Amino acid sequence: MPKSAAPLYEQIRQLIVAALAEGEWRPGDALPSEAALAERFHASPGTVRRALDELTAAHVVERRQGAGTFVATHTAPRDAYRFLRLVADDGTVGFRRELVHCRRARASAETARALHLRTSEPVIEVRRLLLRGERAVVLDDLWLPERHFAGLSAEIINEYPGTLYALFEERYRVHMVRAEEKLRAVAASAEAASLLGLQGGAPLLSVDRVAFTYGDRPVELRRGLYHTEADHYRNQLN
Amino acid sequence: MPKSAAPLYEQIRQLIVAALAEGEWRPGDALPSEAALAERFHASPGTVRRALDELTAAHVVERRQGAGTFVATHTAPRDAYRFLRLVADDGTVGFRRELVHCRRARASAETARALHLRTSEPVIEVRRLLLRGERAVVLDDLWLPERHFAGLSAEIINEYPGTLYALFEERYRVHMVRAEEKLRAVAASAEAASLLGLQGGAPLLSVDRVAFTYGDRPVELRRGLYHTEADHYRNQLN
DNA sequence: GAGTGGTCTAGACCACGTA
DNA sequence: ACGTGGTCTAGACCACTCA
Repeated sequence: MPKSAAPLYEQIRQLIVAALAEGEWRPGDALPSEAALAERFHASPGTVRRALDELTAAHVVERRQGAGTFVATHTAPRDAYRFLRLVADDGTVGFRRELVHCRRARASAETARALHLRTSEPVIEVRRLLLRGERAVVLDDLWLPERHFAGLSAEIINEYPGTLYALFEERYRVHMVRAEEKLRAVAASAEAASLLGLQGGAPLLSVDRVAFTYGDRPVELRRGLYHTEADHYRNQLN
Repeated sequence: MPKSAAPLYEQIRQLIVAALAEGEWRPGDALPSEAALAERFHASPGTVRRALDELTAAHVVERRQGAGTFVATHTAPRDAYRFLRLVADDGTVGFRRELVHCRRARASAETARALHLRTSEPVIEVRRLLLRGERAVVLDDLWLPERHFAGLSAEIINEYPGTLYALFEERYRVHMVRAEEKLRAVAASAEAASLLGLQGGAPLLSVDRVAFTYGDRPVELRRGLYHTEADHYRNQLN
């Protein structure tokens, strides 16, 4: 029917994302049924279905036959480590977490650029370790815009039982949809080596990540240093 | 209509892949029209379309509106570097290639396992460099089962103008569909350092790849060592 | 049993590429 | 002008979940 540029299913997809960005449905909630959405958007069920197909492929929503369509969440055990590609060579899974610090700071030029902030805008800086047994495997540094994560503190992080992304979702209503990573091999700095219990200069996998919430708004910059002696970063190429 | 386990569109998808594996259509060829396929598989056009949707998403086929549906190829410039995730920090693209050797060998236990061969089955071993300007950025070692790549030689590789995957496709009718990679940071061995013009112990990104052809049959094992001083490996997380 | 998503069909009309 | 894929609709029937 519409002569406009984008096909109807694409417009509907965007309208659903906009509603998610505004918080009309929260992670874990059920969306209206396909028939109800079709009525709301004045489209046929098949067209709505196509929009939901794409959102399902992008892990924005999740369908459960017989039950409904639900907003994707990082709270569910299934999706807890969706963005962590590091796996042990022997298949072991799961890490113990240890917070190093959580403090207020000002955005560096690099952070500001990545997160679309003004330079020296307030950010929250988090550093933590991921450990297996007594060995530290990952050193993560995070930068978060304070305007989205006001009040985040070491206490809050330490008290929360789930992953950081689950915490961000539950407490700050910021749901991470996708991320872009840039990987490099680097030599461990003295500081990183000491935190990871290695010798300076040891090879580390550096993973720079920018994570995006609904509408492709960048809301987290993260730099991970992975000690890949008994672990590897797995990737699928299509 | 069928009560069998898999939905009809999935069965059709598999039948199309089987036909591709048997060489009924070669990379670059046009498939029959959706209507013709519907008739062939005794299904409705919508069902065939769904099968083609999935094959399109997997980059197995490519649709061109008004023209038809074509078997995906590594020959086309668009897809030449589909599996190379390494990009220069400044956006520069493209490498010069330099063959180090191409020789017959026997599969190691590791190679045999990755490629589903018997240990010490004949394989072809290729080593090459990728360079930008005068700087070597990548050292690649490849292992290929001789039974799929009989006669591959340094001459053949050096004479062929396109990528290795395009060569494999044109000359050996082996089309790479997808790949799995495992990444690590490692210290450069003396040999690798010398080939890449670095000092021993320099941090390198090690990329182990197994590439699969139609029907998930592994046909290439590759170990790349990437010098990531002015380049990075980019990845999208969904 | 009522309601949900999953599959499959049938057909209309449009946009595009080729010649 | 023709044939191709792209969009959109309408409806039937099935499989599953949950009260």
